[in-house]
Amino acid sequence: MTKLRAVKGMNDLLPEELGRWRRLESIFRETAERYGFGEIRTPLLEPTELFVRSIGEATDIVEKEMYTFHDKGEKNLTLRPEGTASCARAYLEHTVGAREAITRWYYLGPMFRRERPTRGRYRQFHQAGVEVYGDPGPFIDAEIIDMLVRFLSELGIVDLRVLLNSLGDQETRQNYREALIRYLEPHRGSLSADSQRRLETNPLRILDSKAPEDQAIIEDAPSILEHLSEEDQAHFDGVRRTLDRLGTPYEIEPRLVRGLDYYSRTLFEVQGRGGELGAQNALAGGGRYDGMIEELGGKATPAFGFALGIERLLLAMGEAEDESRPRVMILAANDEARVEAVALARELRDAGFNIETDLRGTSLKSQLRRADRSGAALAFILGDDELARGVVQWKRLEGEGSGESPREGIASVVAELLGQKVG
RNA sequence: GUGGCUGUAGCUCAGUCGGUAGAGCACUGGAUUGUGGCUCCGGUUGUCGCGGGUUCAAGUCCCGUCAGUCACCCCA
Repeated sequence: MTKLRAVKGMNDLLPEELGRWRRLESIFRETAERYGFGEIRTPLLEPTELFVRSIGEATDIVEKEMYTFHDKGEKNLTLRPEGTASCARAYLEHTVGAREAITRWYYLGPMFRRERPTRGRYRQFHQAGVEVYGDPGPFIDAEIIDMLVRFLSELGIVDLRVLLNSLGDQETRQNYREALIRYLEPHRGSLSADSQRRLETNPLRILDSKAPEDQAIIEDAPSILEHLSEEDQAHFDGVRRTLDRLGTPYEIEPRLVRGLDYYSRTLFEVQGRGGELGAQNALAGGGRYDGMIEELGGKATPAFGFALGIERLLLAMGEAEDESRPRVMILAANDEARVEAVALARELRDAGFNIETDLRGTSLKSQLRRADRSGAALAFILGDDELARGVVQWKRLEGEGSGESPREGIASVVAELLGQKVG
């Protein structure tokens, strides 16, 4: 209908839906802060190089999903496709590691990936996440995974699976990679086209493939868990022991790989099972990336974190009703009364109440109908009669009840009326 | 990037065999000279996504295109 539309995959969020967003965001902030995290905000735009080096050249994100452009022909910039790289960059840029042994950051905001949009997946989407620097684990890994699960349950999302795996350290992964290639090479011809390509670029990703022709081959592939070094194994056991002690349920999934290159050792994903989610059931994912800071030019610093998709959480939450806060709608019968309505509204707002007016000049019937549907608790009515007698007429909009009160000191009447409703 | 489905009023949708467009909701006026929810009566709202073709005639048939949506891939 209209020619000017929002860009594909990028959505406006109207006040009706933002109630749920704000509730989710504030619970996330509260949870993160209870766990000792401080908020960080980084730019939406970063040098392209940052993502190429941290996320990995052969990943889907870097290969085909980034919004990249030249800034006046000079710098090559990219809209951030995820949050971890920017945090790592900021951690280095402000030499945070030199000032404190352990750093706990959380973030919240829009990310951008140029994919074909579908249910639960958009080109501008929103993530919340946390990063911990300076703790090699394994106990912190479990603490943070547990924090995520508790946050989700506070939102009412309890129908979920926590998938857990270990990718080992660099050396383990190199050994496993070779073993995997040795195993896959004879089957090369039977693999899907994508997987054949990944055999060269990123063989571990083949484990993640959902192509039917790959399934039987993957089924019998060697498991990375059998290639863990002694240290890797001790780390993995530490994570599991702590989760067991906390009673946080998880499932070992040796084929969990995920599409980012930077992970080492602990890797996990939380999947929702609600029907609203469609095929996009990955609610959150994360793990350990001990090599990233060094890769970006810092000194070796252990790191752990996760990110969750806000749109998907909202889908998994279903339609929770918005708690409508008590409000008063002020109506007026004529222009003279409308002048007074504005003055009355300001007075009550100054007293701390949420007030809305209806000053259009339609019939009182129409104004009342709108007040009723607005979810307001009270309607105040001003007309010639009320003005002459120095009173305000009030009506309860939920249930019965009406009356009038002196215009003087009306604020305490509002408090009483709303208080009665709540109490 | 690939495939399916859908584009008609602000929203949800109907529109027969091709004959120049409708319902419900919403909004609004009235029944009730200034009083909500229920009911009744009236009123406003259209680039039928866009472009082309066939036809005396296209919302309807054909082609193209754009958009939305779902799924694949992958991820949050």
